Amino acid sequence: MERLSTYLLPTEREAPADAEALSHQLMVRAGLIRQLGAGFWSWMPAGWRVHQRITGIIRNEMEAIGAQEMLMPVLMPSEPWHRTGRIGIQELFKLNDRKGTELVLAMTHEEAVTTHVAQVVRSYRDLPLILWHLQTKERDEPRPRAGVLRTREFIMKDAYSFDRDEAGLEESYQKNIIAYDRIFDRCGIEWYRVESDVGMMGGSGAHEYMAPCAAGENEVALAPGYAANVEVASAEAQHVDLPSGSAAHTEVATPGLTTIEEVAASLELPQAALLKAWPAMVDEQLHLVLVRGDHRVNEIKLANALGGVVRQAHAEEFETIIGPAGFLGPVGATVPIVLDQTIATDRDYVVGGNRPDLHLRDVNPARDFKFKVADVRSVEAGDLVNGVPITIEPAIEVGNIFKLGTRYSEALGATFLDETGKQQPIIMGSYGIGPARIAAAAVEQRADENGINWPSAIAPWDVQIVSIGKSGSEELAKAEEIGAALDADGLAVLLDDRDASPGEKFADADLLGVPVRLTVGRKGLERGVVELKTRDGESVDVALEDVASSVADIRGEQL
RNA sequence: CGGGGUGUGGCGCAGCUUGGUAGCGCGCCUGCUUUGGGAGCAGGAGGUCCCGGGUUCGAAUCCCGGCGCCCCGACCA
Repeated sequence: MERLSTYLLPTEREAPADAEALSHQLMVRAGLIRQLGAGFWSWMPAGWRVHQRITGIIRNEMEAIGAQEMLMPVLMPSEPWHRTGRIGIQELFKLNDRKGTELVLAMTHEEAVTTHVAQVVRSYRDLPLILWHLQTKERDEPRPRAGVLRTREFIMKDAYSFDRDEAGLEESYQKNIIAYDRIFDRCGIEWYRVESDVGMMGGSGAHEYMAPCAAGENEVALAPGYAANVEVASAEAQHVDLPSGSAAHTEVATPGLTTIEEVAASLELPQAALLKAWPAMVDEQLHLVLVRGDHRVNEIKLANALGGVVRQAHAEEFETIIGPAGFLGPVGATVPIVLDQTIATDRDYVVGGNRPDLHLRDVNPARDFKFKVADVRSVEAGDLVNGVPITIEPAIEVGNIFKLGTRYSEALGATFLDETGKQQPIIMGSYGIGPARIAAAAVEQRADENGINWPSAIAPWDVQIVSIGKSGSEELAKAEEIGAALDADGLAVLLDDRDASPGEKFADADLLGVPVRLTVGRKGLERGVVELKTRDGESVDVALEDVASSVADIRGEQL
């Protein structure tokens, strides 16, 4: 049992003026975290209790799937990072020791764990393996933000699977899905497992675990039975009626009209009747990407569709080859054209004329230019999946799982001998969870105007006892007695034994968000009762002899 | 990396325009009173006004340079 009179819980009435996100404000106000610099946060004693409970759940579930916990250093030689090519990552902290040897601060531990596996795994008999640890990660983030949501140093649970073939990887992947689903359920947050981008890692599949909330940095497209990061989401576009059957396209003067909005307004057409031309460099090769006027190009989907590195082309790279910015179009363009699959190739559209102040109307893709079709647009709220409109919500990424393949094992020589004596690269997967983000997500999702409302499993304490009465009073003695009894029952108990006013104690209790509150005061004791209140419910009087069983009942409902 | 903002006791802020030796609320300490939703009275402690340079008799305030922090966007293996 902890006593607030001697516990370091620095609560504040007002949030730091520059704190924007709700979780940032409340976690600071409740005395859980304190800032040391941009992206550097300390966990105060009560906050660390939350973190510890989250990592306890993680450990429990990782053990349940047979994963083996270990510990690898943060500071490590740079050599394996050169071998995997990740030494060039901007976010990687690099430094030199006194001899001038280059070292790095690990941002994840693929290089470290794969180096070990390369040394000690020789045979197919040594596989499969799932290794994991809880360790600090260092990342030179360009913009840390929102308290512990995006920091330059944080603790991550990272696991790595090692298998002999794709079927083994699939099995390891499924095991981790089982563990992850249970971890996020037990932590009491709302979450989705969504399809995500495999990106430059080139793996064969990836999912992210997303906790929806206002402070989220990611966007998730949702429909019944469907959840995907908007980076990769695919959906049926909202229908628009478009003309067809023109004999040929015609020129239309559009002086000074360089945006879709301006051209559509001027011609009194919906934006969807225009084609937006987006000049792209794909592996430094100029392309022209066309999406419907009311849509946006999705660079990640474009890169995935074309299999190259994508960036928007600069004006000087396309102006002499295609036409002036604001009037780009496909007709007469001599570069490869990518047509978003939403565009009806047999309909007539308005496009840029590739000359200043000129657009073309009644342009029919099938008739007027050559193209390749691909799904390269970002989905919009209201698009359809299985006939149902999608919504798009902000969310925090609290975990990710990734089929890595052989990228690291090949670079670092992690191989095994199969039954025929043939050397094969190990097939890897990686699996991450940010405990701090789980805590922040729980705050974001469940807080009310009075403060935090922790899910039972990750609350800093199970029960907070508020004693109305100063030191030496009968009320405090009784509160101590009740606290000791609950403590003996295995509950984590916080006793507010401070010589403060009742109002202040209640306000601090609401702010801290412990799920069950017991109030021990003279009024109640005269009737032989204490008040039991859940953080988000009404209070009830409980006879002194029934306190333990009542608390147990409520915790049974909460868990 | 672009854009915007901000830096004054622990927290929130005023003072800066028009230079004159720093103030308010909360918190903190002591005493007395008070105890079921952020108590009252009295007394008190605590500030290199982010840093460096300049102007001036005199700088929190004006000028120059730097740094920190926050927000939006880009980025986020």
